[in-house]
Amino acid sequence: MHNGCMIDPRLITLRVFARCGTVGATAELTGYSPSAVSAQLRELQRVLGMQLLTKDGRGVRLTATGRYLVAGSDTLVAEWERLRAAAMAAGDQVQSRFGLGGFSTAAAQLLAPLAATLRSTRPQLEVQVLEADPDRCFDLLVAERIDLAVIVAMQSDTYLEDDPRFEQTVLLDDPLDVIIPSDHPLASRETVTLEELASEPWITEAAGSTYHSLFTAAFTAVGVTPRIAHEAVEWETQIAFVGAGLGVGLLPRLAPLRSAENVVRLRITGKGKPARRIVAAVRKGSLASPLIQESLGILQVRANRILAARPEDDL
Amino acid sequence: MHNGCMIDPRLITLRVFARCGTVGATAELTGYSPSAVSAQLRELQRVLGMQLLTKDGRGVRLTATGRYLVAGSDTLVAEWERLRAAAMAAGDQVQSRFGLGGFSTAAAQLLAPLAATLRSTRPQLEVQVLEADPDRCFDLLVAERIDLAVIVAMQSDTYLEDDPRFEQTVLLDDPLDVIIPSDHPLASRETVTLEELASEPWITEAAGSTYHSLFTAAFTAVGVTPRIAHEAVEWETQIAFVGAGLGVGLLPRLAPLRSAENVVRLRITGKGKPARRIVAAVRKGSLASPLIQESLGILQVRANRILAARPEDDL
DNA sequence: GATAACCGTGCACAATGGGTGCATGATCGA
DNA sequence: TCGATCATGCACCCATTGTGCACGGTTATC
Repeated sequence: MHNGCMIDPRLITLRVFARCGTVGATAELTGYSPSAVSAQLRELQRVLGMQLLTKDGRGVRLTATGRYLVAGSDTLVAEWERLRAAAMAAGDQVQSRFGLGGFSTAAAQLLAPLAATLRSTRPQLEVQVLEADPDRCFDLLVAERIDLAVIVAMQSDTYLEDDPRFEQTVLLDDPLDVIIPSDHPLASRETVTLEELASEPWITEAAGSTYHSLFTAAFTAVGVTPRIAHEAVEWETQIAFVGAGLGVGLLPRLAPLRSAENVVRLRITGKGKPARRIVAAVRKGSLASPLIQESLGILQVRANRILAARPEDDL
Repeated sequence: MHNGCMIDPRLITLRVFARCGTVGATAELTGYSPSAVSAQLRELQRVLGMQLLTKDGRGVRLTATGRYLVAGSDTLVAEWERLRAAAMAAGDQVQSRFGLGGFSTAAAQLLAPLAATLRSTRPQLEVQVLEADPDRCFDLLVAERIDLAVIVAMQSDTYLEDDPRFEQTVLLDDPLDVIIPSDHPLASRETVTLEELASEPWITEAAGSTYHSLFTAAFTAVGVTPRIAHEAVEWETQIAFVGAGLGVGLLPRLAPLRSAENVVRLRITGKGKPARRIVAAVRKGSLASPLIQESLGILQVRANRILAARPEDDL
């Protein structure tokens, strides 16, 4: 959250703009109104004596100077985060506000317990959780709306291993299970291999999504080409499709099956064991912050507990 | 001048406080009122969630966390200066305000011409010159009141070769001349050695000052111990003392003799050729700024011209 | 080629933040 | 003990800054 950042908020706004490209989106992300963002950027140019923006069609675009400034500000922001974190650690203190972000499954399984734990151990800490897709999580990190995000690695196209703005920590590899109708011949099995399901009609996400890539990667690993019958966006939809007998699908271990009576979940064995990697992302430099460290520890414990709850599937 | 700095002004205030130690002095340096400084520091602690200050007698003192934060902020400020300078250079632009500081002789001989040149070449640039002793110049640099200072090296006790806050450039070595009464036996000479004046009554600054150190250093170089008859602070006073026949003294080449009729200035030859080193100091990171570069160039030209105007004394 | 949707910006107005000046309390030196 | 010095709290005030709405310009759609 925009909590004690010593960098001029207008520069932060510029950084957000550099990410999303439009004033309107910047306003939505930062919580300002569009006119405020416009005024801020204008004021920033005035006070810096630089031309940072140019009109471009019906929008505005960063100039070369603007891009240079934004790129260079990465180290500045990281340096401040590092300093704050170190000072916090040195003074044995934590900030008063803490913003968390993550996609739905992570929010439910990881962020909610984390928030609850922090709430009890640090009663005077304001914890806010924002559900958002990974891409938006990075936006929110840049906008200083959140301080820690739980995302699926490589889900975001803007995600880079060595992005100068972020640092990541692997929390766990969440294996994908198979969900099949309960009246399916294999429904009574404990585990199944992808080869056994090669001829089934598959339900997956649209091509281009992260899970679709995981999907194809898993099947190419075992050398078969699945037939994609249907597409769904939400897990719930996909589960409903499977329940309706439209086909079979993949469901992350962390995603709950809930009350889907006519759907069973099977572990995958064999070569192709698809999994999604769940990582925690923070602004670069903030990794040393006591609160971040504590949160990562809690998340790690939680992740390990999740993994340990199903020890049999790793064999 | 506090001109488009992207670092929170409250942190700058804290940095100034770290230098001078009292709220009142911080207020004077930053241009705020004491209550404003007090409120800023309190607000800073609140928003950062750190205790930075402790009561200490009738004043306040930095805590360990505070000192840590201030020390770490050096790189942050330097990083911003570097970024601004680079962006300015990349965009071929300069800031709109420019603050200069220096001690009296430098202000007259170097800063005034620099300000005049900048005023003509960049009409829309606000140039402000502040006369201040070197120590205060560093304060003003930290407080972002000025951007460039011309000082005598090692005059300030806070001056460090590798201070993480400043960068320096040698402008010139200003030789010290001898001033003697015009009715002195040596008054008709062009040059003189210190040995020849060893037995004269000397007029100098009080022990502990920079010029006093230069004074003693010069005489220890030639192996004689001068007799200090009188002490003066201002050059004008010292000249008046010499004119009154009270003794002889040292006067920097840059300091004008003006209308002192009964005083003559002689160059010093031989081993002990005392000189004061005049350097330009800027905030670390700002050296790449176009305006700083241009200013340093102008100062260097001016310094070379001063040296060239008296070419005979270097032999 | 007209119309609609979208994007950014300017303007009037309001509210919050932040600074000043003065008074007060506390501590140290004479 | 008295005065000087320092920081701080408080009332007031001003300036910055954000909002809401309207407008102009540009692109897409039919």
